[in-house]
Amino acid sequence: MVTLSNRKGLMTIGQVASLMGVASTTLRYYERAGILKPAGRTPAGYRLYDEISIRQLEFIRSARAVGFTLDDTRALLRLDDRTSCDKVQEMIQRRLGEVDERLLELKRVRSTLADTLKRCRSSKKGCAVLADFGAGKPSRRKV
Amino acid sequence: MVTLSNRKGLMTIGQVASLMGVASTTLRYYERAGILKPAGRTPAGYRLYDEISIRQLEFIRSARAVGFTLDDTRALLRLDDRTSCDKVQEMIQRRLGEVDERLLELKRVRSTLADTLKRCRSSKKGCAVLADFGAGKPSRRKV
DNA sequence: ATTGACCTTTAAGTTAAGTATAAGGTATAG
DNA sequence: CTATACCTTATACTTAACTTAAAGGTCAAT
Repeated sequence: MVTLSNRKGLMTIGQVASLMGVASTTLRYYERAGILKPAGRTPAGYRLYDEISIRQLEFIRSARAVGFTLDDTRALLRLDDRTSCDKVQEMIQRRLGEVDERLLELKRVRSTLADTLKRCRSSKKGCAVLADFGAGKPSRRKV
Repeated sequence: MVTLSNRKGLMTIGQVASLMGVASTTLRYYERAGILKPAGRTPAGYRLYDEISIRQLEFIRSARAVGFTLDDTRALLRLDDRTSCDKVQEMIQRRLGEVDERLLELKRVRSTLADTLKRCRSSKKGCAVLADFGAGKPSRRKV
């Protein structure tokens, strides 16, 4: 059974949706939001997606998962030919800065959790550990 | 001028707000949402926050910044004495898993960006680089 | 004792990011 | 040729996380 699209690696919205674990409606929403447009359409108007769409979708989902808004994500993606090379580099630099900041925050959260876990494990008398959960930088005096 | 609170390291909502760069209304909202309650109140009902509140607020903001919902964040914080030690450890483990996954996604986003930047820099003839933005794992065939 | 900056509560409004619903067209299997 | 599983659009609804607005109480200084 040869469906609409699977000649030439093109996929319908439903195929992309189930492959990538997002709702078809979300993909339509992404198109409306100007963030991911299909590679083309069938004569009947069915959306068709290709490999590039898939990679972009992966990027979008990752960016979303780590806390970027769709607006941010659009900006991350829309570094297109209209943008001058200098401008592009500048934008990417700025975004890299943001990402690195986010990495730091995430590591901070991680170490707080790991720390709590360690204290929890080492405490003999129950988990009296957690009253002051969030302590991770103990040398903090005089706000 | 000795304000309401700064005896004993307690701070009013506005002081916390300006110190931490969040709106006072957000702090009230956090209390309503059961995610951060003040250390106490003045006789007149003013909220008072202490060092622990501050550390928790830092944690909350970090968690939010990296994409955890307030619900997630509440769960991350509310590992309290009612929770058995085993249960606590299990929860933290699960959360650590989530955090690590998020770290991976973030690194993926980062490397896509860095990659794009590098290609952009090395391309002599303008930025023709970006048509297939999102390519970062070039050895991907046959979805 | 009044001013002005702060605090209180309750309730309503906003924005982002989807989800759902309705009414209908299309492709393929039997 | 019809069932059914998928697709289309347009519009409306939902949820999370704040934000704003309204009406009023409190505190330190003048």
